[in-house]
Amino acid sequence: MLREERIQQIIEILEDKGIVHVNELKDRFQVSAMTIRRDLMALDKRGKIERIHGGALLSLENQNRVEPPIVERMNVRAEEKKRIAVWVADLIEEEDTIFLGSGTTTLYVARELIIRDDITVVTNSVPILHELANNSNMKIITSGGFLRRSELSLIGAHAEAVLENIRVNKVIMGMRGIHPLYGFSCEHPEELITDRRILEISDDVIIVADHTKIGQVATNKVAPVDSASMIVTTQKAREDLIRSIREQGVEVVIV
Amino acid sequence: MLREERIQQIIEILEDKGIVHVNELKDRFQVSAMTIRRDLMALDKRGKIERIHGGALLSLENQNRVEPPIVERMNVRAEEKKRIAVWVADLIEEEDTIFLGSGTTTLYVARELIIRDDITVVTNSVPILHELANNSNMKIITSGGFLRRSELSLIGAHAEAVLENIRVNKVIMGMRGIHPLYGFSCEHPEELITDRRILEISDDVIIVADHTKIGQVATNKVAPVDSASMIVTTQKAREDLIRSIREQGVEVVIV
DNA sequence: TGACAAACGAACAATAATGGTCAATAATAT
DNA sequence: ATATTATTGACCATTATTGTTCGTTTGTCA
Repeated sequence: MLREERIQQIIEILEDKGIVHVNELKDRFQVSAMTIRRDLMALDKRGKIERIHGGALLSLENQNRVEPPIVERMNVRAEEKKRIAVWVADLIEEEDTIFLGSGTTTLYVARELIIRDDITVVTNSVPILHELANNSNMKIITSGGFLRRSELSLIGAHAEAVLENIRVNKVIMGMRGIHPLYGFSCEHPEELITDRRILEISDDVIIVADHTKIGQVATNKVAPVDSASMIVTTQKAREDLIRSIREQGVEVVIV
Repeated sequence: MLREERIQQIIEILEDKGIVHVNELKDRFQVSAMTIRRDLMALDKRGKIERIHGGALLSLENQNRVEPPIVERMNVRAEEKKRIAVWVADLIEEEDTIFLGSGTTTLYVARELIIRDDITVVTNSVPILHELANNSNMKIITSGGFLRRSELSLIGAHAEAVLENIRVNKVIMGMRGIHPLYGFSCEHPEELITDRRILEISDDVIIVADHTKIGQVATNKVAPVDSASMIVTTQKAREDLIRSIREQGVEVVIV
């Protein structure tokens, strides 16, 4: 039996029983207690379990198994996204109510806002909801809706119905494609209506997007660029495009 | 038996009975009185109990606080909850659309359903949403709404608006109090309307609740017991109450 | 109130569990 | 084939848990 195999089985036993004893596992796997302890140390380090004298408990934040695409994107251009997030977080004023859209950059923004307990966040992103629910004290409102797995976002008629009755000081969202001529665009037609609705719930729309999104055109046009009031992006964005967007009255910030 | 295991069980006994005696615990766990005293000291230090001469009471905080935050309830009576969950999961048919309410028992139900990709789940529970979003492939719809932190549930006008346009084959939810005379009850008035709305979205309402909930009456009456079609609970539930509930035409299953 | 039994907790000792280190072995890379 | 790395068991000083003893405190009842 491989170590990792044994470790997986320990988790399964834990999920079944909630608690395990070192001695019980030692007998079950026919290895020394030291080996079991090392397995438990490893699981503890991964945050899967809580160690106790003589065994271990299932950790409450036990999120294992497959993670969808969005998680894989978290580490892509993380530096840039974080820089954008820090800058945008600074725009949020006291008592603001803001909307945070789905996507990785907005998740970074959410993390910058965790310490703020005077604001209200509206979101249709499951990771943002989860993160803020567990780690912050601000007021949180979620648009309901169908779960879109690749983005872990909530979209569709139910989401739109909720957004119809919500108005916020600022909208902060990402966009798949940003182009001076073809406007904002997204990949999936299902997101179209929801994204358009989101653009309508505030007069102050801030689009966050690293430089690779500038000049991109995705399949579905959401709205012209001047439906945003500000675009926050990073260096290396094509200057002619930036200039052209600015000419349409949209403030473009490069961080 | 490990120390931590014993300590957890002491809490469960306390939640059942409200008071424990050192001597009773000493006999039950077959350890010295000193050991029990040390356990009680530890629980006191954690703020879970009030020590009294000869035993301990549930801490005032724990008594008044209707229910501890959902994260702390996860491992309490896990065995019972899992048994309920397995039984209820078996009721779900192919292509069913079901609603899963907030609470720990329903979270266990969700976990039993992870392998099912032919069903649709509607939920107002953030942990269920997060868990199913990351680990399953079924269709998922979320009621939006305000985040209620102690339950990590979504409630309020926005949630109700979404639920107004949803109908499901089965509703599976927990209840804080279940009493033949006083019906179903919950602790927070904010949950009242949302809970009532949930009861209306299906003709088949299954209430899941471990035995400690049977006979409990919380502050806010949600509905009479016959608004459910089935209650799934565990042994040790008071038999006279069960009989009385059955007489009102509600199927009561004891697993 | 005062006497008394029960409960308490500090201190000590015995036992069990822990985790750092080292050496042996197995798996993997060069 | 050899070097390198990962895994494992053994040893052992350290720490956690438990039971015992004993002087002190608490609650009860006459």
